[in-house]
Amino acid sequence: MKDKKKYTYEYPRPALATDCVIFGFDGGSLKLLLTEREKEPFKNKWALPGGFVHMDETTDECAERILKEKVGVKNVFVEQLYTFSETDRDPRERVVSVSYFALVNKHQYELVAGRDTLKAEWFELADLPKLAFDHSKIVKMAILRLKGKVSYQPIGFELLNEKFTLSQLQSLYEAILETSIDKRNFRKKILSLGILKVLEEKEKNVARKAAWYYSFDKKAYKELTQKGIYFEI
Amino acid sequence: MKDKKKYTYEYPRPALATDCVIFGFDGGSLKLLLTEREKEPFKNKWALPGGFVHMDETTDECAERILKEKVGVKNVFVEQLYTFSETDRDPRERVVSVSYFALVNKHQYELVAGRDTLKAEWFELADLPKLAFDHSKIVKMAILRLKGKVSYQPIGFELLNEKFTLSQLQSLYEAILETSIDKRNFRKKILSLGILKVLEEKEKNVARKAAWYYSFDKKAYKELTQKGIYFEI
DNA sequence: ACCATTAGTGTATTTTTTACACTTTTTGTG
DNA sequence: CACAAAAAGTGTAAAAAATACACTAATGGT
Repeated sequence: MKDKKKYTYEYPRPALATDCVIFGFDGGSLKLLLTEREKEPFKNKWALPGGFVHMDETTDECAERILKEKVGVKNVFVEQLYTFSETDRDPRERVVSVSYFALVNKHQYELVAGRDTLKAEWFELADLPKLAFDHSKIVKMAILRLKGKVSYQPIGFELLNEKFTLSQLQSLYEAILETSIDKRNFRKKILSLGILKVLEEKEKNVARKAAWYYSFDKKAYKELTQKGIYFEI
Repeated sequence: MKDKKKYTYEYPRPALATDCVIFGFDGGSLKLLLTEREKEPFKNKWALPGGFVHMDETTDECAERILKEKVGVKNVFVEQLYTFSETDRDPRERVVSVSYFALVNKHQYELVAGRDTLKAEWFELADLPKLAFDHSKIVKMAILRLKGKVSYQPIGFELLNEKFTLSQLQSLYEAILETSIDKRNFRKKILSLGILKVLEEKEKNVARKAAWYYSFDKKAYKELTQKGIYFEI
């Protein structure tokens, strides 16, 4: 035991970790991806996927690594959320957590996940279990951030497939903002931004009028924001 | 030297520090409070006031301590900005910095500062010296945050005296947003929010029509936001 | 054939934002 | 003491944006 401890410093240091709040959308409601803890403390409790920051990686890189290694997702939208530093947030010793929030397309995720990842499960945002550590607090902040951000940055698209219908997009906004939006006004607004392109493809095998698919036009969005024009829904 | 190093861990840990971006306003333009470094690295260069996080304090508390000890300001608006974790951001060893931004009433500050604080100076935002470490990057982000935040949260008031005229408030907004605002429209808008109260006091000894003093009505603001109504300028 | 279901569309009203100019008050100066 | 200088304070009309609202079109299932 003593032998293991080999990194020595002049002053005490907190451990530094990263925790990830991972949002997904299944067409109806927002979900959160949680992992079951394998060890004490909080063994068998649900928690945000997280881990300690390595000496050769930034916290951003650490978050990406956790997303990939622990839950099998990569190339997704990740953004730093907040740093939590309450001295007693981990019962073992002091751990400061730089938290991140990620937006994942649930369908893509289901293809990648599985292998040597942790036991992970999607939970309804409205029906979360009690979480380990201060993770409920972190989730709360992430939800606020997502709500705030979604109306002035096109991050919502990260939660959908590359092609999507306007109704799907509207459902997503309604789920995030917890409100209902008038269909005509929504379409008017979102199309007027000029950041969507209609594809030459409709839904198939639906027992109703098929909807056109759209995709997010990243180039148009970049031009828009570079000109200093704010996106707002 | 060896004797000094007495804190030992199983895995290596970055040092954890806090840096503060402190904004002030003098009626005309926005300023930033910088301290001169007393030691290497970057000895005698200008830098953000900062320091290492103690084991018994949160990063918030650390930021407050730095504001108080190093530059002599207290009871000011402080908010976490972002955590910077590039592995090479400090040439000595790995230091992760949780940065904060603070808004200070320059007049109040001038009363408190001085004693056993560091050499500190206000700099024009438009005319900053080259800064130590990655502090320029931190400042850039703080400016963006301030600009973004000022139009939907009444943080601007923190930079003014408790009583202020509408013209002073407008100048502040113009300085932060780097734009000019129509006087009548500004007054209409800001008064319609119902978060200002007119005092029964005017300016004195000014060679023009004296302006009424106003103060920020925290109670009204709280009620407003608790009802879920967004403040926006 | 028809039923159920959701896609897709336009207009009128209200609210918000913008643009714009003159009078009032006070001090300092000649 | 008249007048100049300086910024305070004030209203309205026009334009733009947000909102409220209801029917027809297309498709697969029964």
